Amino acid sequence: MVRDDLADAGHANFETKTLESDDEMEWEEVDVLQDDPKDSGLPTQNVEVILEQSTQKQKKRVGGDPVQRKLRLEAHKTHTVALLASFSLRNRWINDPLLHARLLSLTPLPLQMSFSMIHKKTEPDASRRTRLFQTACFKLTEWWQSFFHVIKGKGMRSRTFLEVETQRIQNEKQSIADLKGKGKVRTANSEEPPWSDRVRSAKSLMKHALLQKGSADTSALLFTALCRALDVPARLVVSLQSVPWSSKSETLKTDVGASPLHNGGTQDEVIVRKKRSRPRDRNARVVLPRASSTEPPLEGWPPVIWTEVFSRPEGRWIPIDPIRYLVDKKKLFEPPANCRVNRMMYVVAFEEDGYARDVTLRYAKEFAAKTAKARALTKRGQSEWWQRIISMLTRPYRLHRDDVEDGELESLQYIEGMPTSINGFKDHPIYALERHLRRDEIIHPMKEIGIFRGEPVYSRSSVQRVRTAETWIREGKVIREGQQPLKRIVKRAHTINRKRALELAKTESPEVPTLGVYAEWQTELYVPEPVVDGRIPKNDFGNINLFVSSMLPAGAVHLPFQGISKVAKEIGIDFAPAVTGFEFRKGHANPIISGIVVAEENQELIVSAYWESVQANQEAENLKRRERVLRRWSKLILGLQVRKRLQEEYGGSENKVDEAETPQVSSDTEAHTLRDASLGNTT
DNA sequence: GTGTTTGATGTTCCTTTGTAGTGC
DNA sequence: AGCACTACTTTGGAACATCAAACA
Repeated sequence: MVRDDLADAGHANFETKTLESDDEMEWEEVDVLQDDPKDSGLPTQNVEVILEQSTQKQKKRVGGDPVQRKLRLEAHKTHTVALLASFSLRNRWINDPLLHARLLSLTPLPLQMSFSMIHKKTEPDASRRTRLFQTACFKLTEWWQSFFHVIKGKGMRSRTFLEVETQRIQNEKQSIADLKGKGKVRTANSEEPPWSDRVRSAKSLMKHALLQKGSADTSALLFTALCRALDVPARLVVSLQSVPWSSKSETLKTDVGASPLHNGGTQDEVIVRKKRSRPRDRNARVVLPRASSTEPPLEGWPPVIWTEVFSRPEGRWIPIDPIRYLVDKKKLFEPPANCRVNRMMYVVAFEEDGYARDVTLRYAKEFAAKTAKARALTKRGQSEWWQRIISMLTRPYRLHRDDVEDGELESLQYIEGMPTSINGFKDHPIYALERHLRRDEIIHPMKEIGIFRGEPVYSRSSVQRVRTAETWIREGKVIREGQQPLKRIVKRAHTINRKRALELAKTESPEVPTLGVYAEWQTELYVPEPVVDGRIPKNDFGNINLFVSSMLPAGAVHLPFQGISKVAKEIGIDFAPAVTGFEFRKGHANPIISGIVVAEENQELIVSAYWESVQANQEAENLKRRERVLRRWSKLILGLQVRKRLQEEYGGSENKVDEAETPQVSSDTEAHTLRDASLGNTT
């Protein structure tokens, strides 16, 4: 699955590249044509191209560009997966025994002792053990602060899509320049980025441990390794700094075609020329607010990587940030919402055994209202994509502590409280507002659980999907007797016939026809009429509806074999073609018929007859093929005989030409014939 | 500055049982 | 004759999502 995703992502990347280059080429073409239309002598076709381009340009100027949006989303996903892989690897590195040994050798013995001391045998009181453990954590953290020198201004940080793009194009240019200039030497480009330590293996980590300095990220990696070395279960917790996909979070602005003076006027902004070679981007400018992009993560701010240690006496995970001297302060790990260098979207905890868990809920204060919305969304606000990704790293079996943690995280959702904005209620897992209800949703029961700006707030669990009776039967359900529709919706027509009927109705009465819709609890399972005397109940079309398996009548069986209806007809037993769905083509709904439904007692009879007919068909087919093959063979042999005779009678001394001459039967046909013959022989 | 509304545009979902003509 | 296959009459249209700009 991972490979799939990566492949997808790679594909997307490739696509965009080709798209881009296509764009470029087309643009160049336009320019040439505009400059000198008569030159090439190509008439109307090119004019069309120009028109196409101009409309595209207009589309791009107004609103979001769908290609761009898809690209962003793909980039976000790919980046997230790549980050996960990267940290999965780092999580393995920090298990290195040699690294553990090195770290232990550098750790003062009393500190080591303070952890190993805590044991049920030596200290039977759980609350005392808890306190001892906390104290040990504090001590270790304190020591780490003096031991490890954190180099300021280094470390992973979030960058927006545009920043990355700009960087990428710059790099490309640089590498091209390098190639042109010095040939193979590419020192400038292959240098590590200024914001990160170069950590390539457990060995580099060891080096940093010995030097006792490095970025905040390296510090976190080493601290986690140390905890593991001390036999304290420790997780490497990472807040993945994926490229944001939403252009809303892109605090940068691109003004295509805006006047430079207009943008340049404000003093607080640094104007960066977008590095693009395309002519249309000549006026494109990127406006970067000064405070953000150039500055590294600020001192005293939440880290991107930190450690969670497992407190055995309490049975829970405790976050530790040694740089800020924080133990068990989970509320202080979320960066402010407007922070551009550190965005909390996915917080993943990697455990010693290599598995990982999503622990975002523990740290994000407004998870449902805000954090979850920054993630890659798929359908109906559900980020199932992420579920799929994280499930690949999830431990296949569950530990007791997993259950405990899930309970904790779930309860956190409820503690989160109401969103602070109207938008926060949209797709919120716990709360709902009436204004955000979809066409096919209702609130039942209408129990207010709060008020937000004068609007009643309801529980998400009381939001129910409603459907028409017609739609419910597709699920094999019917409306219970005496149930009244909860809501009425405007009728819509989707096939030509229905549309005509609707038009007709409109001319007769001016009022809009509506349909009643019902909730699931108003329905019951549809029980079809049973089979009586081998007779299958049929609908007006002579079929039987079998949208779900529960719609099969008692005493009947479904035989989903192609062409079986013919056999049933020949035998003369009662049957009904099974309609399992509909297919929409050319404004018509066509039933999808898969096999037939017959009475149970006829099953054996018809199935054996069916197999017989299938076999008979196969035999007939084989016979036909055999005949065909034999015909071809006789034709070939006859041809050869004729040829031989002709050569004997008239060929004379020209016999030598034979070899050069191609035979009358082409080699292609021959091959076919031979293959057919062999097939014919085997059957 | 934040959050909301509004308008424009793109995307997705919902839909839910033909017929005449041709060729084998 | 009877069956299978195909083209044509077209299939949107509203809800929803997203974005930028205006506004409170």
